[in-house]
Amino acid sequence: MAKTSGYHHGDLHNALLAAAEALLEKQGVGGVSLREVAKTAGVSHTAPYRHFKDKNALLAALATTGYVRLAEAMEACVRDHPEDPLQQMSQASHAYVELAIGHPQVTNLMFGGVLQPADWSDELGKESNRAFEGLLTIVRNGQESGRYVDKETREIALLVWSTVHGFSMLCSAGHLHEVAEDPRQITALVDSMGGMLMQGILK
Amino acid sequence: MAKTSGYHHGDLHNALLAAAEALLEKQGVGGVSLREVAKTAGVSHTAPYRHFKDKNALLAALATTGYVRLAEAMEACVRDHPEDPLQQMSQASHAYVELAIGHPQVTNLMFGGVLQPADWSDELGKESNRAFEGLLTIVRNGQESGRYVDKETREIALLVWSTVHGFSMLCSAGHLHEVAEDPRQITALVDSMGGMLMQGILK
DNA sequence: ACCTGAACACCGTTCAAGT
DNA sequence: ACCTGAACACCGTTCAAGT
Repeated sequence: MAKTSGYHHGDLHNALLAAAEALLEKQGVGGVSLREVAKTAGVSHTAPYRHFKDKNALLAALATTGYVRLAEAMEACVRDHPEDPLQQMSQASHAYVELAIGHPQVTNLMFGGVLQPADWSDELGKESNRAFEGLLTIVRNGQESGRYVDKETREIALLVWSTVHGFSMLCSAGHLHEVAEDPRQITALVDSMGGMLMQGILK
Repeated sequence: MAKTSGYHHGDLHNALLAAAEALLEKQGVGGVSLREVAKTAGVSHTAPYRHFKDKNALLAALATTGYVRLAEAMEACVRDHPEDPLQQMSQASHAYVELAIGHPQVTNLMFGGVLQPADWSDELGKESNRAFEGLLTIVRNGQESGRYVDKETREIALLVWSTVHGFSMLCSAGHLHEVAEDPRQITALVDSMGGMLMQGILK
């Protein structure tokens, strides 16, 4: 299963990340302690310091995996519908919400402000930018096909990002537990809201 | 300044909340410890337990003050423009973003998932609902004036909430530090995005 | 290189005791 | 009623020491 090559573990780095993510999703960020993570991985409570500068660095690495997932999901939309920018956009919004619902606590960790900008690693920033660039590309594709309103690409992308992000955060933090519980309802809501966002709210 | 009536403090409850909010906004939620809050308020580290069940209860009370501010801001929009639902909506979006930027760490605490649903007090839920109801009213006013698209009030409100909320969270968590730093830029962005949201993105 | 155990400062929480 | 000090279990981090 694991490599178990070297002195003790072989791939302690990833084992720690996996243990931390499991703890995070089960208990929330408040339930993650470095000592518990180490115990789950089967090493002493100081071993993690060989792989991460401190606790925040581990959490930042966890958030980074979330940004990687998000960036790759955005890029997959372009690949899956190379000729249809509107389908790219639709898939992107569904993928964003799905990731937030599938990994709610990682989403909170990415965007919930527990990690302050000072804690962000270079890699986290890089992957976060890559995710936004993926969305920018999708908007740019729509503009180049002549389908979108004549506004700055960045502004349209920021509007879409804000909307999808806001909905995802409200879901992952539990604020929509009454209005939208099951996945079917959420899919329908995303479609309906996406339609309004594209067509506009005013008559 | 304070009441200093009773045995020691008179209004320790509010003194603790004020100390906690100051610590929170200065250091982020990770920098808030009950012992430090007590020290700042000038009492022993066990005194807070006379006023709050535990640390999460103090944080929940802090988040509740944020929801109160938000709910009152929403309700003020209706009062300030009794005959103009579109102005109500515009003011609401600006107020929401302003609160998030003015109290970024409280916003993170309200929506960032540190407080799990199990930690929510009844009062927090009540004020959170009141804030959303305020937004619902603004949307309903727009619908009754015949200006909005023929969709469920809840869905339009959820779309607007998601958009404004997403933008606010991206701001308060520091993810837009490059794209939008000064207040003037943010005001312009909110107007531009609000315009697109109302008119639609598609040609 | 990689890991450990002891140690330190700090934290949340409880509880018997003081006024 | 309101507050305190001692105590306990837990935590993040450092460091000398082990293989």
